[in-house]
Amino acid sequence: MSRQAPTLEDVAREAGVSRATVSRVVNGVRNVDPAIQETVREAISRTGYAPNQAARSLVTRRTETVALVMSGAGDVSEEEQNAFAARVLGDPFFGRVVSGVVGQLRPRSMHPVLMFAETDEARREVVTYLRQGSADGALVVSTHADDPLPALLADAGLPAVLFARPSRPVALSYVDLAHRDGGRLAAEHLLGRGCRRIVTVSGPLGVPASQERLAGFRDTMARHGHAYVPLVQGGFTVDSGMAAMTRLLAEHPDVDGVFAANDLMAQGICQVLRERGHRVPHDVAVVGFDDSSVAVTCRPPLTTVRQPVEDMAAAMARLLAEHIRGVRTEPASVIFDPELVVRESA
Amino acid sequence: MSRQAPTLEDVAREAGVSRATVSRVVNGVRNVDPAIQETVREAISRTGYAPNQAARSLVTRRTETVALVMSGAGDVSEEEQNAFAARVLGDPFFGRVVSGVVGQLRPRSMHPVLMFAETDEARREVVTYLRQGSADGALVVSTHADDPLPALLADAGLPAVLFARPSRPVALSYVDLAHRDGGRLAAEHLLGRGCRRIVTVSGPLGVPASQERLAGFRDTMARHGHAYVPLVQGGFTVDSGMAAMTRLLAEHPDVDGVFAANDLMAQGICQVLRERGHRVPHDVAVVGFDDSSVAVTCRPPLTTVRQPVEDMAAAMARLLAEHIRGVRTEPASVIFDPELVVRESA
DNA sequence: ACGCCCTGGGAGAGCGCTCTATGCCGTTGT
DNA sequence: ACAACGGCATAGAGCGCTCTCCCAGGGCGT
Repeated sequence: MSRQAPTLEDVAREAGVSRATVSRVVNGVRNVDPAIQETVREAISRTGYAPNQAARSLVTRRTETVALVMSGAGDVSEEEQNAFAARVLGDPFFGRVVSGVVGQLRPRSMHPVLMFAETDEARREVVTYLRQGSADGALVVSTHADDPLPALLADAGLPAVLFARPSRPVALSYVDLAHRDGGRLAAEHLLGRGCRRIVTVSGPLGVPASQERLAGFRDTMARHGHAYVPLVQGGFTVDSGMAAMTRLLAEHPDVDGVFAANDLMAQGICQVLRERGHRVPHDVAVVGFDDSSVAVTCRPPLTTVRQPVEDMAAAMARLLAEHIRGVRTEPASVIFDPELVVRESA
Repeated sequence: MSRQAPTLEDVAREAGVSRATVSRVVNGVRNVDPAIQETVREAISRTGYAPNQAARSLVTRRTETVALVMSGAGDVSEEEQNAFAARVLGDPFFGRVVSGVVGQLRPRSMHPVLMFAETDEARREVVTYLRQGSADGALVVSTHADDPLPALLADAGLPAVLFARPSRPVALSYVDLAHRDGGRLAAEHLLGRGCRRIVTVSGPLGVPASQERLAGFRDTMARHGHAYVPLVQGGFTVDSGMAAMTRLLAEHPDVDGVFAANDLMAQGICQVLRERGHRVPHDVAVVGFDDSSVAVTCRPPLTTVRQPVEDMAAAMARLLAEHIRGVRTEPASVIFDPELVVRESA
């Protein structure tokens, strides 16, 4: 640590002007004589001045920081806390969110601080963190439908934007996908390929997104005469996909099409199918959901319903920035359209 | 937004004591009468007081925040900036680092702010961020050997801890793995299994870790009479592993053992081998490196050299906390030992 | 009984910045 | 020529907190 860092005062003395003038130059406020501006700039680089963020925040009441919260539901046992972070981080979904958020925050000189809120305790900490003014607002990605965090945030009157519509209405902005349309796209593609013995592996049915994907899928199937589609509920993981497919195969060995509610499960499904001697897509066509990185890595590469996560995350950051600046006061929602990406699995 | 947030002053008035006393209670400083402590606590919860972090930081010169920087080398074109973040986030390695860091930071009530520094511009911003006092120190994970960020940080006298020893010496603490031993473990295992026509796919040879893994591997092979081991350089990605294996197979169709410098490449290698009709591990044994999540997901599950990334990241956070607190002033290094994890691929 | 120490609490001086109110000029209108 | 005006810079009042004195009072030793 070098000795005392230079302050505005030091720069002002060096440049022979007042603190206020230096402040104006630093913040790019008009009404400063160009000649003086130059003098000040020189003094700044000569002293190596860097404005103290704490002092600035104290008066502006802004930190240019937002909390990026991955929130789970209910209480989790002590030991599982780290597991939660690990699980979330392991999902390619997370990286896409961060990537989209960072892309928007950066040009605004804002920074994301990462938080995991899988217990009530942790959720209280998030609220406190914001109430302390450590961050200007929160971007919340919930892994469970009945996450209590959004309500806590709304009650505290803190700026926040959610990924996905909350199951209980909350006065916060959110960004979401037209999941129902996604389910429809999957069904249409499978039917269009000529599949007739179609089954599906849904996500956890407590999650609204899972319900919607399934509903859109079923409605479309029904409209084409398939009143009943065998279903097994999965958990959005590779393992759960494998387990689900194993069960479905036992009851419906002649299956020729599968709709998986996400790519991770689709991957597990492909693996099980291959091990059981079914060729994908020749014998069984598989459609995933998300178009995450595994869709490309998977053998065969997955035909999947694209969810533009990066764009959605970017929209979240944009909305939050507007709320923070006070440009937007009422909650808003932005719904994105899914898109079918055809690769080899179907 | 609720109206004006309560301040220390408000709580003091409510409790009928001075600001200083409330501050003492909030910060858990000794020498406060239990009865008064109780009164103050009540006043705090009645007013819903939350200390203002900016004001606190202004005087303590601490933010309880650290920058978690993923840094690349040299300059990257504008368009590639987002790609950099996406690439880093896509690697399972990243999640493990975050998970380990968060695990240590949390009990200390510290928070990580995520930064990507793939251009000189971005690196300057990181330094400025720290000089402004927005964060107390930095945890740096470089993706390239000649990353200039560590030197910038050291020159500015900012607390920082690196993942992996920098290629040019820098006066900063770092955490690393005994990569050489890892290479040795892989060689011994392959030889112990009876493999005799062994090849290897290294990481980028500009990276010290790649060199070391390779050196340890080669030395051990040499010591057992294998003076020459065919080598192709990879790029730590699945694709590069596939490409490398394709080339090796062309020149050495009778290969019976492969050492890959990381799991991602090992996965690509297994894929190519399978597609070419070689059974793993029956015909060809494959050993990876890292023991990342793909080691388990891969078919077959990978025998690999475990790098305890979470523990290493935790050690980084611990070292940084010590530097920040001033408990530790001299740079230190912590070297972890690799461990062979035997699964099915070898 | 007196002085001393030790504990618990208060007063007040900043920390470094922003921003409003104010003042100084040179210029313009009449 | 004088008032009015507008551009530029300064003075100074906080923002909310911590922390160093300092002081009051009670217990104890001699």
